[in-house]
Amino acid sequence: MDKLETAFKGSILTKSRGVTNEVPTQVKNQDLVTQRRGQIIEAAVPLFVANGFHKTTTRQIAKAAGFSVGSMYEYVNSKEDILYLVCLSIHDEVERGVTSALDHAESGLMALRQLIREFLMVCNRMAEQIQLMYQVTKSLPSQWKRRVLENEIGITQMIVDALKRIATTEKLEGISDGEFDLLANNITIIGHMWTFRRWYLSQQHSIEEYIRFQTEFVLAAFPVKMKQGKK
Amino acid sequence: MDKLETAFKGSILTKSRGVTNEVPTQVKNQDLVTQRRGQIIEAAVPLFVANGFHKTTTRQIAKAAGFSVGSMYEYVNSKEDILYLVCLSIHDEVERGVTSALDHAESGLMALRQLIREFLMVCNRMAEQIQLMYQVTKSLPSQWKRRVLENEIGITQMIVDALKRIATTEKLEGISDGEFDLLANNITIIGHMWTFRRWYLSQQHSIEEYIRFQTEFVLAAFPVKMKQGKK
DNA sequence: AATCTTCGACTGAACGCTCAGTCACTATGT
DNA sequence: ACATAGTGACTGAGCGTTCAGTCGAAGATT
Repeated sequence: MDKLETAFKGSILTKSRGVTNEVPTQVKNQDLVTQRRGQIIEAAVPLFVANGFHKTTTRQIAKAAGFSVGSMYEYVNSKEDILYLVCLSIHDEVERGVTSALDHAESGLMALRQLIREFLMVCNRMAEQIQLMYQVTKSLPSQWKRRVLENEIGITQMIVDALKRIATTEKLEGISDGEFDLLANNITIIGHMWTFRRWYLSQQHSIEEYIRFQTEFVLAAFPVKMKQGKK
Repeated sequence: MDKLETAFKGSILTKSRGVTNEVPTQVKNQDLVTQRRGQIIEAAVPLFVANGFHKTTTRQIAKAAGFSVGSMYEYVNSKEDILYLVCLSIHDEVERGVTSALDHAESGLMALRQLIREFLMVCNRMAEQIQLMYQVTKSLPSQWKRRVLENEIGITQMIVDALKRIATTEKLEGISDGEFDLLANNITIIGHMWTFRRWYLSQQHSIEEYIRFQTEFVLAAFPVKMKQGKK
């Protein structure tokens, strides 16, 4: 019989946390695959964060996940599979954070402020994982590398859409698609910068100060760009 | 962190060309050490860029450098030593680029435009190496990791100094040290972003468009009329 | 000049070890 | 009885690192 646990976890975990037809498995029971892959990911992330992908051994992961090497390889075909699952999972969590940030959207420029704040808070919370993604992407098999990079762009695209929505409600015209795109990219990497340089930046600035400064920084450019019209 | 230290950088500069007392060697002849380490670095960089640090073998490096493994280990105590030398070398090249950019400085806001342009051009030229640094820093022994991270901040500090100089010649007051710092950090990572996302960004924007947009973006935050210099 | 000695850069086969991945076997549940 | 899930000792390739030995050049000795 299905354990309660299995059903419970299975409902929480999205496809990226476990079942992907891209990553085939020996085990038939899909719920079990989902659950075990969830365990693998949960075990692997902190190990990768602490020791990096290459210095982490499959045994460490298996042990931390609570089963044997052999068993782990029933759910995964290679160590790189694990890396890919981890990347999907991190992306997923970031995306969820951004989505929920966009959900409390107010309107107008206040929404922009809020967007920036919440995005930076997500980055602050996920700092280690975001750094991991930067270090690790190159080690992925190339078809998956591509997908992970595109996922990354996907998040920026969510910001683009939000910006466009804000611009229309604010009746701001004359911003080209390209400008929206670059603006969203800037916001994204302002978040990522905090994850890379927090060790240094936080000596002088709290996350709150950082948010305040960067909000003004972005807002200074936002209306200005439109009044200027085309470059 | 001091301006003194920035001026002092010259000594590190020569060290990173090969000879560092931090990295001891078996070989007596210092000139030879410098030369051979240069060869090692030149051989290692493209390999690291193409395959990553962990997937590159010491044999590959030795072969590409033109001598045997054993000989290489006369000039270096471990594979991580090589990584450290590579990091110093890359930092050095970036710093040289930035320095020369600051040398043709004009004055006023035009100088700021030029600073941004030249820095972004340096990033564009050094894209692969900059990416490598991001991926690799974590793999360094911790005392060297620290030093490499501080070097990175050092470059941002050069931009801070330049900004301050510009602000004083422009009689711009009321900008706090913290704001200069964050502004310089933003410029830095705007450059780094191009290295990470060039594969995507360059589909829509040439480097020139990117520079133009980012220049306006940064200048918008510099609280005065900069519109006259629009190029 | 001819021979011997010392020196130090250079070599690459060999060593010891790690670790991803396998497989013959056991346990469990239906 | 059968299918499915789980185990962990085992394998072998690949790695960083070492070290006994080579070689040519530069003194030193005859």
